[in-house]
Amino acid sequence: MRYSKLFPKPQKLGKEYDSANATFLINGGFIHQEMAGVYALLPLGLRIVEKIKAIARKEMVAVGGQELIMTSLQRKELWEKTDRWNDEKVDVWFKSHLKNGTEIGLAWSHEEQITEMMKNYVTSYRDLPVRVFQFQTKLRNELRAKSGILRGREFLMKDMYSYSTSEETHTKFYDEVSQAYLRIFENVGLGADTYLTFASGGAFTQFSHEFQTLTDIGEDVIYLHRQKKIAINKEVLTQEVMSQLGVNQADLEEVRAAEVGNIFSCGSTKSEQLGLFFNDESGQKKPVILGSYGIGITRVMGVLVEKFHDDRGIMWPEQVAPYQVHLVGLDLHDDSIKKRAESLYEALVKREVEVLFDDREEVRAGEKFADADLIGNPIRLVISKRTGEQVEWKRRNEKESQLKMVDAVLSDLVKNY
RNA sequence: CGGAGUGUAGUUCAGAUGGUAGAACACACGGUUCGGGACCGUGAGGUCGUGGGUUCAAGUCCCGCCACUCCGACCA
Repeated sequence: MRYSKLFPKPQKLGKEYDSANATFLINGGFIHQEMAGVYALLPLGLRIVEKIKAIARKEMVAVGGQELIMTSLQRKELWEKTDRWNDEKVDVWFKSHLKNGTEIGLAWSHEEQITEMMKNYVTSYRDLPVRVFQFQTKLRNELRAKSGILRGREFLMKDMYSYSTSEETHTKFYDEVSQAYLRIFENVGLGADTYLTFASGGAFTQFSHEFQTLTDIGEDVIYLHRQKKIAINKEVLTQEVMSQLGVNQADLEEVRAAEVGNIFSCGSTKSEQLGLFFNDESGQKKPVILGSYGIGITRVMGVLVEKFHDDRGIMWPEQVAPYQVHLVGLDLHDDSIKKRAESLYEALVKREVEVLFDDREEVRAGEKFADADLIGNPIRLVISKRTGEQVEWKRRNEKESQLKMVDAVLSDLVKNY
């Protein structure tokens, strides 16, 4: 991608918002605020979201998930069956109505909808298990949006639902997803600070499990056991729970964290409410066992910025960075330097290295470096009159740069990715 | 949902007591610069959130509405 064509260009780091993620993502041109708590994904932001999605998708497919997309318009009757149409029970509803007056809801979750749909396709134990997932926009009428894209009214979520014939197959799958989730957070770069956290489980199981990433901007307070690599949400912390999990209060550390994912077992309650049953081998009618698994994709992007930035901008982990390489061409009014920069750019493109090439002739070095730091691609290459036949190589998270030959740059980049 | 605040140029903001609409940054053009967001000159850019009211006269005063920001509560 040529910087001269990039839409939109980052802005000079000016306005500060209520959080680092909002400040850098908005000034950097990754997202655009449409209204309070509602953000459009601009080209740079979309690239990151797509990378996070790809990482999540790979793991979901690996555990047997099949991708689909449900709708945002939902029937009222669906939610009345589980008593969640009521604004007293669910306070985040956006509701509207059709021309003929029929009331509809805008999807804040898809659990009811997918489960209801399953009635059309699941009648026998032979049809199970089924695991489906989607990346879908959730619409939630939050009383107050805050913390940039960490708590919005419209956001992208990866949600998966599992339908099993027995508690055993469900539990086995649940554990597989739990492991898959840890890999996902590892692979997006949050592994070191993301903890499997015991949280309230609702009616069916004692616990649900959250994936909490340590950050001061997080809304949750959790108690961390670093050695065991687990945590307990404050909402369920009791003496009984601690002894059950084999931990002492003395080993727990109180920290703030942001919930990036959660998984929970719903048992058969919802299936019974909605009427999702199957016939087992003996012809006996049984309710399907349901599990629900979510990851806040756009929230993950926000948490990444919270974790990985300095005062100049973002420092994306390689796996999710918009481009692997930020190539800065200086002194481009000199034809021979311009030729070298162009040929390196073409060589990188040819080798399918993701590269953003700052090809602007009229912009000075300082501004180009500032833009590179704000956007936060992991490797910065510079070609200028100072670099001679070589190329300056610097990582975003390091101070020192080094000069390398073009061939070495190319082979290092192709090797890495 | 309680409390507080703010809406004026693309952006951030200034415009006491009513009297012809301002700056900085950004932008366009010309010039000097050229490795960490340079500088000089010129220029373009506005239904002052919106509807009503008071007044000879409203960005400014009064009332309604809308939006945004922050604090709190909420976040199964």
